[in-house]
Amino acid sequence: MRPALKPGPRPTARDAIIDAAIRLWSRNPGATFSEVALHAGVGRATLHRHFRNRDELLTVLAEICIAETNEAVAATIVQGASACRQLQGMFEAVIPLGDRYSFLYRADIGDDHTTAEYRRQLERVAALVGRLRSEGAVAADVPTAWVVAQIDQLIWSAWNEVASGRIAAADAANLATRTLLHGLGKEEQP
Amino acid sequence: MRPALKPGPRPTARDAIIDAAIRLWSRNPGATFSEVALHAGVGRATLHRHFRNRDELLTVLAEICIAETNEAVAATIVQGASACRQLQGMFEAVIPLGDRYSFLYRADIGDDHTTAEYRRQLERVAALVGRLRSEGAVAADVPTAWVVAQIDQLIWSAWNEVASGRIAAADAANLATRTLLHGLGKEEQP
DNA sequence: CTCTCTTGAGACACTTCTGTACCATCCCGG
DNA sequence: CCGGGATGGTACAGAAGTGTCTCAAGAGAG
Repeated sequence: MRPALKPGPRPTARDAIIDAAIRLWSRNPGATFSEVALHAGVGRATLHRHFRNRDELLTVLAEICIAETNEAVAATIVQGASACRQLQGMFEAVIPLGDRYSFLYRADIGDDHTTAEYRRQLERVAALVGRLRSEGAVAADVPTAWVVAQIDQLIWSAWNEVASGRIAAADAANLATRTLLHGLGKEEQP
Repeated sequence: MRPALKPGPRPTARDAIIDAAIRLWSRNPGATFSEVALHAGVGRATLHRHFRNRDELLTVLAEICIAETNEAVAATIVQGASACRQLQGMFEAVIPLGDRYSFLYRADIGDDHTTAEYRRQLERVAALVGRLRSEGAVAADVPTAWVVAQIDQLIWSAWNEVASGRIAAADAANLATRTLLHGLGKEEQP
C-alpha cells in the first residue's frame, strides 16, 4: 500500500473521462473512443488505461447514473408523506438528471449487475404505484406496468421538453404529476 | 424503354430488402449492411445496387413509414367527428405501426425532405390538439408542445407495452386516450 | 433457342475503430 | 534532488464495415 500517496490512479483523469463521455454520448451515442479522449483532454492511451473498452466505460457510467438517481430519490423521501407528494418529489429529483444520462436510454448495457439494479429501480417505482393505488390516486383497473411505463416516459419527455426550452424547468415536475394523475383535461377537482 | 418487361428492377428483391431492414433494424439498430443482405436472402452487391448506402436505405424506410402512417391516420378521419374520437382513432391506427417503425425513433435521418415531412406530421398533431382544446378536452394552461410530446410518447409506450405482452392490444388505444385526457386517477366523470 | 437483364459470389481497396505497446515527459512525494 | 507512477504521443496490427468491380449463372421475354 502507498502510505501517504493518493490511493489508486489520480481521480482527475478518470473523472474527466467520465464527464466527457456522459456529455459527449448524450449528444452522440455513436461517438468514438478517440472523440471521448479528445473531449476529456486526455490521450487515447490513457483512456484505455482506465477503461479497458467501450463496454467497461459504459457500465461504469450506468452504475454512476443508477447510484446518483437512487441518491437523489432517497433524498426526497419524507417519512409519512403521501404517495402523491412522493411522486412529485421523485419527478423533481430525477427530471434534471435526464441531462446527464439521457444517452443510457439508447445504449444497451449487457452487464448483469447493471440490469439487475435497473430492475430494482423499476420495482421501487412499482411499489410507489402500489401506494398511489391504495391512496386512490391511481385507478384499480389500470395495470401497474402501464403506470410504471408512463412514469418512465414522463421523466424522459419532461427532461426533453425542458432541455429544448419548450417547457420551463420549474413547471416540469408539476406538469408530469398532473399529467399522470389527472390527465390534460380541465381540472375537475380544484 | 422495355416494352412489355416490368419497368425498373423487379420489385421482389427491393421489397425483400426493405422488409428485412425494417425487421432487423427494429431489433438491432446497429445491424450491418451485410446482415441486412443476409436476412433479405440477397447478395450484398445486390443490396448496393438498390440502395447506394445505409443512409439512402434509411431514408427510403422513413419515407415509407411516413406515408403508411399518413395513410393509416387519414383512413380514420371522419368528417364531423369530435376531436376526442379523432384522437382515439389516431391511436388505434398508429400504435400497431410501432412494430414496423420503432427503429426510426433511434435512427437520426439527415434527409431534409424526411425531416420536413415529420415536422408536418407533428403540426397535424398540434392542430388536433388545438381542436381538443377548443372542445374543452385539453386545459388552456397546458402548453401545446407538452401535449404533442405526450401523444408521441403514448404511441411509443403503448406499442412497447403491447409488444412485450404487458398490455392487451385491444386496450392500448383506450388506455392511451384515457391517460392523456383524464390521467390514471379514479374517473371523476362516468 | 437466344438475348438481355438481374442476380450471387467473391475479390479488392479503402476507411474507421480498436486494443496494445513503447518511450519520453511531467508531477508528486520523500 | 530523485524516483516512481501517471500521462501524452505515436506507431502498429488487427478487426470490421463499406463501396466498387468483375464474372459466371439463371430466368424470362421475344
